[in-house]
Amino acid sequence: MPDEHPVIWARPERGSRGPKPAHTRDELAAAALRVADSEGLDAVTMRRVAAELGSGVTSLYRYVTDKSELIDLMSDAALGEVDPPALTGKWRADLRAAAGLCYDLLRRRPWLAAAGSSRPSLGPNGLRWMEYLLSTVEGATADPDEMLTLIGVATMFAHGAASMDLADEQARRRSGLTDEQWMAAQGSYGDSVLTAGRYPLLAKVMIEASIPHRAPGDTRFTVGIERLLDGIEANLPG
Amino acid sequence: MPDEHPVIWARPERGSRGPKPAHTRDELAAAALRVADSEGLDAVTMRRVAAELGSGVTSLYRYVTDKSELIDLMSDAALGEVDPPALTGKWRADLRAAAGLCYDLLRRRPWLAAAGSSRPSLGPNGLRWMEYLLSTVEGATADPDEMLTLIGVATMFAHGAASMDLADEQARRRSGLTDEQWMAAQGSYGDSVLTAGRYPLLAKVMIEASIPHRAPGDTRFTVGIERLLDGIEANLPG
DNA sequence: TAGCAACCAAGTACGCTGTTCGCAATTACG
DNA sequence: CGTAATTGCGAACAGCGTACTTGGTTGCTA
Repeated sequence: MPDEHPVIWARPERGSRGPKPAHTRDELAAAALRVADSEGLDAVTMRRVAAELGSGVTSLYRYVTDKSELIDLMSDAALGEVDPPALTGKWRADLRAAAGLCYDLLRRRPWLAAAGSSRPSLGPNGLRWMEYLLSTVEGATADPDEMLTLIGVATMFAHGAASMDLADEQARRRSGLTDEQWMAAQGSYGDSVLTAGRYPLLAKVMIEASIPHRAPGDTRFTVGIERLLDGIEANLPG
Repeated sequence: MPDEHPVIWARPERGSRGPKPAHTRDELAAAALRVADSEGLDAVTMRRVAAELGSGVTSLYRYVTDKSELIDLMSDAALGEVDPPALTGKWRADLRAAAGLCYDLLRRRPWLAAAGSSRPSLGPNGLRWMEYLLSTVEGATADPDEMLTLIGVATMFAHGAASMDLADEQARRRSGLTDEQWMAAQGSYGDSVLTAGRYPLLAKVMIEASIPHRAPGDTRFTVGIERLLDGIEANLPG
């Protein structure tokens, strides 16, 4: 074994000796993406992806050593579909736009959060994305550590907001209609929680809060990112 | 079928009619927690947990309708092990402490992020935690929407910071020693990335940044949370 | 006290998963 | 041309979650 490279991006897509492969890595990624988008991440099995490609199951292992590598391919391909806008030169607007792009991406493909949580995508599109992120904060600071912190804070905020919004959304979708009905469906438990007096604040907030009822989905992100940018700006040297 | 309740917390732990169960929900949770802590979340299988309890595999389904409910039990039990400190009355300090607790919890048990990502824990400990979170921001605002946003922003930040730190950590652990060696191990790929000139900022940052080399693990969180709190404070009405 | 409904533990089995192995076919280099 | 490398793929395997069934135990009720 001629010490293979550990990550897929370090391996050549195909050797120069054998017959030419029936598919490409991009086709694998596209097929897996199609399945994940339409049927969820759980439906992305080797057999399902192979069927989508019209190929044998174990043939996939000619392109990928592992299922996790297939997920890597998917993540990178998903990142490849977003094209960063031109920079305005004002770091605040650019960083906000980048965070918004990240947030939108995670809302559109909920499975991405679960998929990429294990390890970051270091494929070509991931690197391009990293470069773009760094370029947005280039005007804010020249210190590399500072730059990493800034883009780290922004992207982790986008991740958190997206996952929270998603959780809220499907919690509401889980049972059809209004929140009152949802609480009623919980029956004695929901009632006891809200009326037992053990959680007075929670009860008050659950009853009075309007966000889960009326506000558009991205309110939490839109409001929060502005505050975060305020905090960043206030702490910037110079 | 007398319309069973959908969530486990709404079901009584045991009926009053039959023989007394050999175990309790807490024992299930503790066993699963033990497995997850020592062998990772992937090792938490029904068979493994049953073996840990010294019980039959399918007996677990007397306590739990689903494996996901076992995960719910685990998440709630993990939350039960942290005890919130007494409030100081100053919301900024209290919210920072709460976020820190959340961050520490997720660092100590990395699997929690993956486990609880699907749906939030609404068990007794989860509710207690929610109540505590709300109490920290009670002094900052009285508007329920505002309160939810504040604790949401804080916890999502803790989640994001923990998962990013974890990713960094195990990326470094993946290959033994220094970052130079890691890059070298990537071989031609790492070199080409850094020297190709396609990603100049990324190359510069990778070479010059000191955070991944020397800084303690929680720097990103510690620095970031302060900025977030600044942003919150600056935007508070009154 | 007798009977019966409710409840528990456990074994068996099914369908699904990711993955290894072996084999035939195909291509490029010396 | 022959040899070595590479590809597609069917068969097979271990492990997973869990539905079903059987047999034993408990406690209310008549």
